[in-house]
Amino acid sequence: MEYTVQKLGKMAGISTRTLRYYDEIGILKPARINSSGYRIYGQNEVDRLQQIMFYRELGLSLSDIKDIVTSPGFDKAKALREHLEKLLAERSRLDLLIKNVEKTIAATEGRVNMSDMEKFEGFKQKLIEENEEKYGEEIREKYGKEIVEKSYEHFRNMSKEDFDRMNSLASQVLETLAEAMKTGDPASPLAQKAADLHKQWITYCWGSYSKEAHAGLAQMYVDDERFTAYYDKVQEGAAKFLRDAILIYTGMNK
Amino acid sequence: MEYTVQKLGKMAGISTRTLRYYDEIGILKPARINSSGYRIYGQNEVDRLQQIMFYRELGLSLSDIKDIVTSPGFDKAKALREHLEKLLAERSRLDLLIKNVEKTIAATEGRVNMSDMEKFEGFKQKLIEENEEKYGEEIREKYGKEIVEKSYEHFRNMSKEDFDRMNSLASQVLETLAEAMKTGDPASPLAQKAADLHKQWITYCWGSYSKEAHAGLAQMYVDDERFTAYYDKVQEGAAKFLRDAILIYTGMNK
DNA sequence: ATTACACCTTTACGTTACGTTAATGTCAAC
DNA sequence: GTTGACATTAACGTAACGTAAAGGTGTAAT
Repeated sequence: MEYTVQKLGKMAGISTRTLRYYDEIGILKPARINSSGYRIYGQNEVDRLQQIMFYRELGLSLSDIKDIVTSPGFDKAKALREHLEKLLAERSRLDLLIKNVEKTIAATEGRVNMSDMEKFEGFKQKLIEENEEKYGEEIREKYGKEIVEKSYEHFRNMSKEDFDRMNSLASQVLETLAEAMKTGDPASPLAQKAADLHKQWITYCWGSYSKEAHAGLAQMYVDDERFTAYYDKVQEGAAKFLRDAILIYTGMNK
Repeated sequence: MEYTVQKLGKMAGISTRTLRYYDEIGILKPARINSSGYRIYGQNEVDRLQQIMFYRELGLSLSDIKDIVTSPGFDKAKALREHLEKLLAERSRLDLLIKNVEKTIAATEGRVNMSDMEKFEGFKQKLIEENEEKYGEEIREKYGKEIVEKSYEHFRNMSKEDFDRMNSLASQVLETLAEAMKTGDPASPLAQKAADLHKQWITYCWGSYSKEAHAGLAQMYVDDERFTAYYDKVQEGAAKFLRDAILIYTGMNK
C-alpha cells in the first residue's frame, strides 16, 4: 500500500505540514518521490511514523526521536530515563511555580479585599459624616473628623491578624443576626448579642467607638439601600432588625 | 538616580539584551534617550522592572505581564488565577507523561531482559550443541537440532505470563538450592527438589525436555565459568552441587 | 477540450524570550 | 590619538509546526 501526504496524515491524525516537516528534518523521508514530485510513503514509513508518534506522545523532542528511530542500536531505555529526569525536573519547577502563584493570589486577594474594604470604609465614613450632619453639628464637631482620621489611620496599620479577626466578627454578626431574627424581638438576648458583636466589629474597623456613630451607622443600614442589600441577604428585614437591636443596645431608641 | 542599560541590568541580574527587548515590546521603556541615543532609566523604571521580574518568576508570559504593569486598573488576581489554571493543566499533562514514560521504561527494560535472555539462551544452546558433541554424535543427531529449533521457536512465542513464571521458577531454583546446600547431600530430598524445579525451568525455557540435555547443561554449569559464577553467587560450590543433584535426578551419575 | 475542484509542491513568515554575533558609534582615560 | 569599555541597530537562531501565498497535477464532469 502506498500513501500520499494527505492519506498518511489522515491515517496518523497529523497534518500534511507535519509530514513535510518530518521529511525536512530527516526524521521520516518518503519511500520515493513520484514523477510529479509527490511524496510517496510505503509500509516501512507507516511503521516508522507510528514509532515517532509513540515517542512524541511521551513528550520526547523530535531530535531525540530522530536518534531513536534512525539508529537501530540506540539505547532507547537510556534516552527514556534521561527524558524522565527532565520531566521530573520540569514538574518540580511547576510545583514551585504553582505554590508561589497560589501564595501570591492569596496575598493579592487579601490586598484586594483590603483595598475594597478601604473603599467601603471610606464610603462609610463619608456617609457617617453626612449622617452626623443630620444628627447635628455638635456630634460631628466632637467625633467627626477625629473618628475619620483615626479610622483611616487604624485601617492602614491593621495587621493581617486584625483583619482576619475583623472578618470573623463580620460573619459572626451575620450568623447571630440570622438566629436572633427567629425570636422576632430586637430586644432579645440574641439580638443584643448581635448588636454587641457589631460594636466589636466597628471597634476593629475604626479603632474607636461611640454610641452616636454606632446608632448613626445602624440607621444608615436602613436608609441606604447598598447597606440594606448587604444585611438583607441574611433575610428580608435584617437591616431594619439590626438597626432596632443597635438602637436598643446603644440606648438611642428613646 | 539614573541608569544605563548595563547598570540597570546588573542591578536586576538580567542582560542588556533583555532590557532592549523589553523596550522593543513596550513593556519597559527608558525614562528618556540621551543625545547619543543611550537608554536612560530612572527610579520609576527600576520599580516597574522589579514588578516585571516578580511576575516573570511566577512564570507569566511577557504579554500577560505587559497587561498587568501597563494598565493600573488591571485585574491582577484574575490574571494570576488564569495563570494558575494553566500551570495546573500543564502539571496534569506532565503527570500523565511521566506515568507513561515510566510504564514504557518498565516495558522496555522487560524487553531488554527478554532480549538478554534470548541471547543467553542462544548462547546456552550453542554450548549444549558443543557439549553434546562431547557426549557423542548419536545424542546430537537425535535431539540437537530439533531441540535448538524448538527452543528458539518456543522462546519467541513465549507470553508475558510464561516469562514471569519462568523467572519465578529460576528464583525458586536458587532458593531451594541455597536450602539444599545446608544438607550437604545432592541426593537429599531438598536437592532433588531443586533439580526438579530446574527441570521445570528448562521445560519452560526450551518447550521440551531430555535427561541428556539436562545433564549436559548441569555439567556445563561446572565447566563454564560464566554459569558457575551465576550459580555460585548463592554460595561457593553451588554450581557443582546443582550438577551433582541433577546427575542423580536424571540417573546420569552412574 | 475546458473547467472545476481537490490535491500536490516550495517558499516563507509568525510563534517566545531572549542569546549571539556583526558592524558601528560614544565616552573617559592615558 | 588610541585603547577599552560602553552604547547602538540589525539580523539570525531556537522548536515544531500553523498559516498563507503562488503555482503545478489528477480526475471527474461538462
